[in-house]
Amino acid sequence: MSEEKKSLNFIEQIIEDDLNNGYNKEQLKFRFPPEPNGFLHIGHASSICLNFGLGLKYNAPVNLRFDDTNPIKEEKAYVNAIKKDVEWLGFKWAKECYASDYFQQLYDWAVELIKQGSAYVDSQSSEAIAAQKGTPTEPGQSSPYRERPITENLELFEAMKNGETPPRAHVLRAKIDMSSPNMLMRDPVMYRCLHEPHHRTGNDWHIYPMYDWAHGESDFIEQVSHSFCTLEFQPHRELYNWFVEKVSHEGELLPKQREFARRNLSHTVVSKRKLLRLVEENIVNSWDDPRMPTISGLRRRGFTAASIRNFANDIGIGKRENMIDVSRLEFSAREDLNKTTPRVMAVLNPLKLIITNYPEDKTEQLTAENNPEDPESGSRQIPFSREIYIEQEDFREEANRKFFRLKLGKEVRLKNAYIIKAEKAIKDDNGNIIEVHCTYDEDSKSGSGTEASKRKVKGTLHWVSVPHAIPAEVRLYDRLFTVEDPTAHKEKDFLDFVNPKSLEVITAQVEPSLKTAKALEKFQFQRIGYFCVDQDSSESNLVFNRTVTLRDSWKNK
RNA sequence: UGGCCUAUAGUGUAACUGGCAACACGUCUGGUUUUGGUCCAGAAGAGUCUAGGUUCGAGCCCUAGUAGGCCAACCA
Repeated sequence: MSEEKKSLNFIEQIIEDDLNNGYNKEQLKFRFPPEPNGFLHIGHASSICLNFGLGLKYNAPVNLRFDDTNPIKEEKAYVNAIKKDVEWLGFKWAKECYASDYFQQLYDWAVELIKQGSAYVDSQSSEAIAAQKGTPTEPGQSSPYRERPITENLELFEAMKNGETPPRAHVLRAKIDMSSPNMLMRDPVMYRCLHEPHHRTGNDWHIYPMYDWAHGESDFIEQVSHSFCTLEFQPHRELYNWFVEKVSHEGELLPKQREFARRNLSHTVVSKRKLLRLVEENIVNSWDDPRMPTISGLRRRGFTAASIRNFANDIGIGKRENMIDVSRLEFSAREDLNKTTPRVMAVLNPLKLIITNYPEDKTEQLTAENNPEDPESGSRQIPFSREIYIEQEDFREEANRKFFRLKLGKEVRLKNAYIIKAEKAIKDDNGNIIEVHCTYDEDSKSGSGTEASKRKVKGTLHWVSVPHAIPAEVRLYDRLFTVEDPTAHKEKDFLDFVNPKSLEVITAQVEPSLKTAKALEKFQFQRIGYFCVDQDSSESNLVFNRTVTLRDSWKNK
């Protein structure tokens, strides 16, 4: 009954404080503002869950706004991929917006700033402007064009807009303070001239606004109340406020920018630039390669939207540097998959086992539970016969008593089937075990209720009947990098740390019920891990991706 | 010769206006189990970067250090 009183993170605290200090709940509005220059990754998932989560919590609208002010790097294809990812994560945006929707308004406001004497056209090179900018510890110097007459600025700016000036010949700069301790306040560039077509406005514009000029104004136009971004934008806040104040009037709601720490995930990189390199240099096959920490890669790998949302919510939000271990993400995957995934049997590294006292031409249908975590999931029939595959690592000629599997002279249960005893190991000329002969206890059939069926044995193995088994390609994925933070070494390139074994492809033998499994369907291969049918899969060539292994408290001992 | 931000178990977050540091993951025990999974029970693990100060009392407030991060794209 009583709502559990969960502690607020600092972002929620800010909102609560604002609500207590004059904001109306109806004024709350948020936005998620990706630049369409790459695919969304797990770091963005945190931001998405933060903003849309806030929208849900306060019943406030959340816009999806594409920050498309740089036509050189942005593409329509990315817009579509981003929309798909946000939807897949389970969120609905109030409005689909684009910074490019506001190009005309931004231009009109820029003209106003020029008229006020708050902006001027600078005709120096990029290098000259940079040189005059000073350093964090030394003040900058004024551009020789800083005092250009307003009428001249107006004329030039219009010429720039009309494409009558060469690309990059001029820029429009805000006139603020060349000696500010904040480098961003030293007359920042508002517009640059680019004769490049834009994915939405085509060739309409020859000047494009810079991030600082476009972002806050877009928030203001949409009447976003809280604009959340990552920590590196903190110094931009002063500029953000300066621009918004310039175009707003007394009594209007001004958006406020607040910053949170980006989430870093261990054993991977969370930067669009670096992910792009992985794709371009063919370290991975695509943006949605299951090894990529992109939303699309995680989806293909078999992560559920719920597991990603839970992960984002559980790790929370903060302001300090952080490195979250991938094992935390893997936990979220197992937690969700355990409850929702049907169990099946698949043998990754097959070893043939022959039950010598089982009739040669006999096949039985045995009953197997689909998911012990979900009573509603029912059961299915699986074929059993004289020859079955078991996992190579499940048999040893000799082993200590900690080995709860099959060894010569000892018994073990075949899941959903019979208790067997290993009698003999058949080897090839090199001494490799190629076949195991064993006998079964006919009275021990699972679920038969006999005394023999209730006997306790050391272990239970999964298996697949040889004549009924279906071969399947299984892609075993591992972490993409061998170290926690591949970017931590200044002397080395992060690609030096790529894990050469991040992908291993094998042919497994799986139970026949999997024959019709469709792309994105998820299963637990019992005793092994969670697997997801890849988009490359077909009935004649099944392909599974390993999402994550089962937790294994034995392996490390 | 600067400005801004941050500092709590191995990791990530908590601790409402100051009241003997909590939760999750991980680790370790034990139990249940036809998955060495799940589930259940329990344990270890920080005295909150350091030094001062205010206070009856400070992780929370103040001061000074220290450490880390960010800031000099016509990128976002």
